[in-house]
Amino acid sequence: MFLMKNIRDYIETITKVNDEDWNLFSSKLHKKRFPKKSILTKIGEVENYISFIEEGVVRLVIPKNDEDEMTFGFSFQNEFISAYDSFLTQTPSIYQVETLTETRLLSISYSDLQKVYEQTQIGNLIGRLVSEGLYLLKPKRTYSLLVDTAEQRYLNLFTERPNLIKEIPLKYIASYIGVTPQSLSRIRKQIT
Amino acid sequence: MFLMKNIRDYIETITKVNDEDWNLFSSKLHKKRFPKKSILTKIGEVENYISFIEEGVVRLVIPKNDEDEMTFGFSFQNEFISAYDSFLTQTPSIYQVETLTETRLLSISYSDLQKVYEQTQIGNLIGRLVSEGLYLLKPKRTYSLLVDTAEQRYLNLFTERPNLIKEIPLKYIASYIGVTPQSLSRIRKQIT
DNA sequence: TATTTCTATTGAAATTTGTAAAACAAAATC
DNA sequence: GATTTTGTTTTACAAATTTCAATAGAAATA
Repeated sequence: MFLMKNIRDYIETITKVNDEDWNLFSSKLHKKRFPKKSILTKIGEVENYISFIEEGVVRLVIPKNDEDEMTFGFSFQNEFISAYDSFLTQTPSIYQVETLTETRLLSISYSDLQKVYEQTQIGNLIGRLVSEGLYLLKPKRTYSLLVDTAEQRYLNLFTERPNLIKEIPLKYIASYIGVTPQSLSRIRKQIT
Repeated sequence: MFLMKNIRDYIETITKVNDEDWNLFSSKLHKKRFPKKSILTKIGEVENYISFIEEGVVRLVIPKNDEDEMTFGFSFQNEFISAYDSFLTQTPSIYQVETLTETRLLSISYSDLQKVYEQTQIGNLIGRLVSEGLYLLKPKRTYSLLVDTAEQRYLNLFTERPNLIKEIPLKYIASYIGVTPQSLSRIRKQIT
């Protein structure tokens, strides 16, 4: 159970969990391992899992025009990942979830999570706090897309995740920032 | 208590609430009324309320350059409104909450809401579901800012809220869409 | 290793969007 | 109702970004 340490730490930054509740929750977690470029959830599929990233980088991909795609979001080590809208509503996902690097996950299924909500003292509390935590990530992105220039968005990402630029292709970063790879190349040139 | 009907209906679309829990919750709700252009929460203030909009249109405003501002979001009748990040974290808000039309709210304070979480059976369940509901509103906006053109965003808003264009100044819609009023004017011209 | 595929960069032209200034329309205020 | 303020549209021009095309480099694969 050593690998469970991170996720318990993560949850216990939010609230204390007694051992009985923890045992029920952790018995529902499944360890999974994926090579890079694995598709975790396809467009049109209903998301069945919410997963804690033990290691790796995951991206959310959304189609644009027939040929193009956009990077809707990234998730990193010690964060939760899911096509969360699809998971919550149990309706088909409008984006794809895929790994960019080799990835280790701890996953819980929708039905198992409902059991945790029903059968533990703190299920709904944790559910609320995780949902609130995921909520808090969103406005920053919207804000940045509205008020920052592409250059500022690149610098923000570079500051927050200095390693990311080395780990994954720049074209994904370009589509996350909301510009073409050519534009990002020019932005990078101007910075140095 | 007639005015409480909408909000109970809203919450009961999510989950059944017994009368005892409902009485505790609704006893914490305060009716408020604001004329248009009222500031509900200032930048730098800690948000103390989450409110259900009985009637009206509210916008979230974020400063851009010294002079400019952007419309970060709108909220409408029968939706919850708050500087929700500030409310959750109890840290200063980075945006302002203001009414665009005359507005009627049912508000609950942070400390009262914590009591509801602690003292009712379904407090955390409702908290989770409301938070999830607010979460679900966010990705659509991010998606739209990434993959849609300004024209498509205008048409989307026009489809979803046909009355909004009549109720509030176009300049706010322009800044919500992410363009200048002049650009929106060109877009509107091209459509007709 | 050689070959193929994917990724990053650069240049020039075309398009989109923003800026600034002005005129006009609508709404609010006296 | 007249005046003032606020909001909308239009124009010409500037700036930023995309598109298209070509090339070089890096990574993956046989």
